[in-house]
Amino acid sequence: MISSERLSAIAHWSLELTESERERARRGVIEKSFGAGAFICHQGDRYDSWAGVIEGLVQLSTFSDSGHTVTLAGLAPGQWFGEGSVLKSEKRRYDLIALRQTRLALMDLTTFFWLFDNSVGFNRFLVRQFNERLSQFMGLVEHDRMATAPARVARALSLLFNPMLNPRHEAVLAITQEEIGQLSGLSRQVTNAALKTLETAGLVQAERGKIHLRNWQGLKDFVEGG
DNA sequence: GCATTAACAGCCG
DNA sequence: CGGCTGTTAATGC
Repeated sequence: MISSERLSAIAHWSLELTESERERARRGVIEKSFGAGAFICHQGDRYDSWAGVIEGLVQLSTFSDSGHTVTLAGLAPGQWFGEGSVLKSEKRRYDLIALRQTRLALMDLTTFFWLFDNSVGFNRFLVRQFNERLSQFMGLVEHDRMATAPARVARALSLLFNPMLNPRHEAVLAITQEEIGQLSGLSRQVTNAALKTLETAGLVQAERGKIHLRNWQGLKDFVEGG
């Protein structure tokens, strides 16, 4: 279990809960760390908790029929995930990998389902989350095939910065070009060149190990525009 | 062509 | 020093 203050700091959705709901939630959450490169869970595992990223970076990926990995999303601090598999109580459909030293908050299923059954605020959050995910994945299929390198980098970054999923969003994200490449499915060299393009367009600003967001809407538009 | 790996120098914490 | 970045050269689909 964690403190009420801690919950507020790492789970923006908790602010929508009533006092008693928040109390219930904090008692069902623990924290756990993962080393760089560690599998948080493999495709096919049964999952026993809902999770949020406290610090670090998580890659959500799967294997294409041709055998190489396809990254579906990157998860930055403040983002919560796994509600789909939890609600359907099915096996995980994706691999979750810690791209670097990562700390997660884990909520047990009893607590999750109690909130699901009792909290209006929690359900509002879940609906928004599903809505957002839906639009993300709808655009993904054709995008991965045809998109240019800068567009793919723009997509990875826009998801990480996504203020709907991550209202704690800060204008700066701690991520290396190597990691952006892993999330975009590109080499570091190409990622570097793509970032230059996005910088020139005034959408982001690269710094050593950091990306500053300058124009989030512009970043999203860049994804669509190819 | 465009992306990938390999290699290397420069930089910064 | 070690990790990140910017660039170039050689190679592959």
